[in-house]
Amino acid sequence: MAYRPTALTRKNAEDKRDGFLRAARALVAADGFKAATVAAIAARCQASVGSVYSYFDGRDRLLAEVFRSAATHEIDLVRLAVSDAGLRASERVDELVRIFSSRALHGRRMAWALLFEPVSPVVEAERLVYRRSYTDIGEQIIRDGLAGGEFVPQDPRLASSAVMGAISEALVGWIRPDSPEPSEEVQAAVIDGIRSFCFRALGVPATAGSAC
Amino acid sequence: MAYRPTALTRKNAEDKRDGFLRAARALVAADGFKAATVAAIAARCQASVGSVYSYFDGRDRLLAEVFRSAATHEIDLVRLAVSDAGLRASERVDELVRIFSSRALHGRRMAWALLFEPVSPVVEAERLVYRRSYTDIGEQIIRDGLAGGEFVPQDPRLASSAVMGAISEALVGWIRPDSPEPSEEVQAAVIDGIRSFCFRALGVPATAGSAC
DNA sequence: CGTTCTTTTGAACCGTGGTTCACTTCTTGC
DNA sequence: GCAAGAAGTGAACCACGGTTCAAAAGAACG
Repeated sequence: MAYRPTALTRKNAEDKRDGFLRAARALVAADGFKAATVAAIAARCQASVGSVYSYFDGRDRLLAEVFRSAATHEIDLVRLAVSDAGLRASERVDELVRIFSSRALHGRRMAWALLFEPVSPVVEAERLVYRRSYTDIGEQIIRDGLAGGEFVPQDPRLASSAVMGAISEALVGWIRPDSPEPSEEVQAAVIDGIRSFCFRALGVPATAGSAC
Repeated sequence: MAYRPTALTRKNAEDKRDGFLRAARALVAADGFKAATVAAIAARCQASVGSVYSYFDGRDRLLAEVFRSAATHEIDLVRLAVSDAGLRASERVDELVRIFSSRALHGRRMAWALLFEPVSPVVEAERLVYRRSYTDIGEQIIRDGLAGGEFVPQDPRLASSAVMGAISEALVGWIRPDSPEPSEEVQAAVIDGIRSFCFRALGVPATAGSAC
């Protein structure tokens, strides 16, 4: 008996693992998942390719973890903004649209990676739960709004999907990797347009009195 | 001088080229682009792998051509339905939603391939123009509807993107490769839900008198 | 220090599917 | 038939990045 893993050792291991995750995340944020090659991740940590494999089961798993942590962070922000009690359903939709859109427009590369970039099936599975989370959040808000008579009667699941699709598609032109960065004014206009679109779709009466 | 390409020869060559395209298209329709390997295409024509390369510059180009022809066909159907004079803008939106959705739901694999399946950048470029075509069609309808006072004032470009996004996202759950085929009733309900959603978003007054 | 176990290293390996090309097999016109 | 060139063949080739693993370096403890 001679060697024994110690507290420091374990701490170092955790730090190293975390370092790989951070490195991968940074690479994804800068140039998407395809830029996060095992070699690039290792290099960024001044480590060898092989060492990555003593902390992760493989590249896919590592990237799935990166995806999950980044996606969870985004979801949490939206959930927080949306769960504010004392907010009407339409205001919660407003929060959802605003937070989601402005974060996407400010972290364009990461947003594109999370929403659209083709990756391995393992990561794709994570994306499925990520998208579902948003749809679930939207669905709940719509149910609440329906119950409170704020929205026009409709299938909340379908409506939520459609809302998320509308948001994504309205944004995709602005966050596509080769597209130029939109100015703050344009961003504000886009977000406002999306919000109005969604409000109308859900049947929220126009703020300044409807054309009634 | 001895050999000379003749009319028959040229006809045969055209037929052969066409055969490769049809084979590839059938493979895509059955199992997506990833199933359309050069080997599979050649096999389906009882030809050799190499012969494919005497008719096409490479697999990407071949698939791009398949994409373009399939996509053009879809677009043409929509454009036809939508260009009917004497139709109100809202009716044209209705046609757009119906044709697009029902074709997607009936040719699910192909729809998924055209709309979502990750393929090479060359094909992705085709997809960009395909999506843009739909957005252009929608934008024109919305402009007309705006001019005729049928829709609530809004940015037609953004609205069209959002509409297409709403349709796609509402459908994607039903056309995903591993999802079960929805019954005709479900399909009808989905299409109807999408239509209502888009109508509300555009500001079309409800058919049976608004809540005014 | 020496022993023992852990961690790191990075060049070699591998799987996949598109692509090539020397060779064979037609096709045409004399 | 036969020469000349087109078309077809498919095994070998290649590119690419993830993955492995035997050897080297490092860490803990007596």
